[in-house]
Amino acid sequence: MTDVPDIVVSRLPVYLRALQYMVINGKSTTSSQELGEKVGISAAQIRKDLSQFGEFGKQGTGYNIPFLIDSLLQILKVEKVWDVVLVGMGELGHAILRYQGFVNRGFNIVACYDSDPLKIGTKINNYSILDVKDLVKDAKKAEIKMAMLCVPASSAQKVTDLLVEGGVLAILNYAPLSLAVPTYVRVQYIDPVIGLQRMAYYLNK
Amino acid sequence: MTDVPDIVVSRLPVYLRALQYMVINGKSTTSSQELGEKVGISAAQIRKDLSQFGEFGKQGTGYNIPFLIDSLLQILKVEKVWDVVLVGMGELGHAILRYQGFVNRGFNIVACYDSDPLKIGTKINNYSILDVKDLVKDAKKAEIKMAMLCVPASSAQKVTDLLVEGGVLAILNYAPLSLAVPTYVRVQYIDPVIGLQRMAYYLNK
DNA sequence: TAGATTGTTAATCGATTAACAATC
DNA sequence: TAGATTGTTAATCGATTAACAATC
Repeated sequence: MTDVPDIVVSRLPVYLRALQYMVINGKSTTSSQELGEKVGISAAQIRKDLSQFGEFGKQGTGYNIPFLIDSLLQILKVEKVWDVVLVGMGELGHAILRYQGFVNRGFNIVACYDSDPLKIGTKINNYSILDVKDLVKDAKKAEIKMAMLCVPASSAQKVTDLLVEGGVLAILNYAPLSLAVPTYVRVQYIDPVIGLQRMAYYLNK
Repeated sequence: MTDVPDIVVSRLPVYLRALQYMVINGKSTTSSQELGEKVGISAAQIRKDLSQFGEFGKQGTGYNIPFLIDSLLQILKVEKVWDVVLVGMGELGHAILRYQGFVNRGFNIVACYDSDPLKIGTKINNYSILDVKDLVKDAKKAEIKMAMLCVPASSAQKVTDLLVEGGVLAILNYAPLSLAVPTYVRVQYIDPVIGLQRMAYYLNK
């Protein structure tokens, strides 16, 4: 289990999501072949990926889905729920807060922040919008490790620096720019336009 | 220009975004070194990527930013605006419709659809919510090539099939599951939980 | 037992990096 | 001219695939 490539790690949540979907549909067993077809990845790749972490299947019969799900939850460390803070309560921040499809997948928003005095103190969905000035202090105190960043591009780096100062180690960044962080901090980027532009390349004008 | 690897294509929008940000900050020239630091990619990689499409720099002085931006817009085919349809007007669909940071990056939402009779016909931001029953017909007629999919997981595959039938070739999928599409159709996935789970792997419990 | 499917090894394939001549 | 930086080549590195013995 020494130093699994990140590209392998990046596929595990996709496997997990497909397996959980299978359970909902009443399946209890699958094969690397079948799972591969669902997620668009080769069967050999799936077996190779899983083999990084142990042996989860049986020759001849494949994988017990609940067992594999449980194993993946453990590997990804999402068998319990992580506390996450949300920074930036614009249109997008609001939508994320109201969405709440996170908890049963391992994450719970515990607080939300903004810098706008008109927003601070107002309530959304049982959350009081807090002052970003308290972010560092609060994050340290509650030992928050994860954050979602929904502020405008113009203040994203500044807020990122605060998150890092507060001890946050993983940032889901919705602001449309690349962030500078220390090597020990992870960032995942969500910019729908990047995806659209990437696909536009393949279209004919 | 024969068959550029998709991994190269996937980085171009990131370069573009960083370059456009530089322009806003009044810069007119950059180097592969400087751009690389901004986006967290090696200088050699950037030069190699760009070399797939031509020569855009000058030895000794680097790249003229407006020229490189223009070149990337052409390469990615986003120098004009693509019409996009939005399907699924729940919480998320609403937020996307209200957001509208798409147009100046190459995309414009031209219509939105839902299947809920209570929603069909209502207005949001000058958009009338249309009946998903008309999706195939409308998409064909308007020659829509791109769609954003914000329906629940349970109906995502069904709606995807409609999009494909309507001639859509690129789908930005917000539903938390893998979609089955013909090989000539592209899908980009946006599931924040996948990003969070991927980062959770590296955290200590 | 026969068929199915795993986990793993070796081979192949592709992507990244280092280095440098060319040249602005 | 000297310094800087490109575009490109070759070397390195890493990821994917094919194949198969093991075994349920």
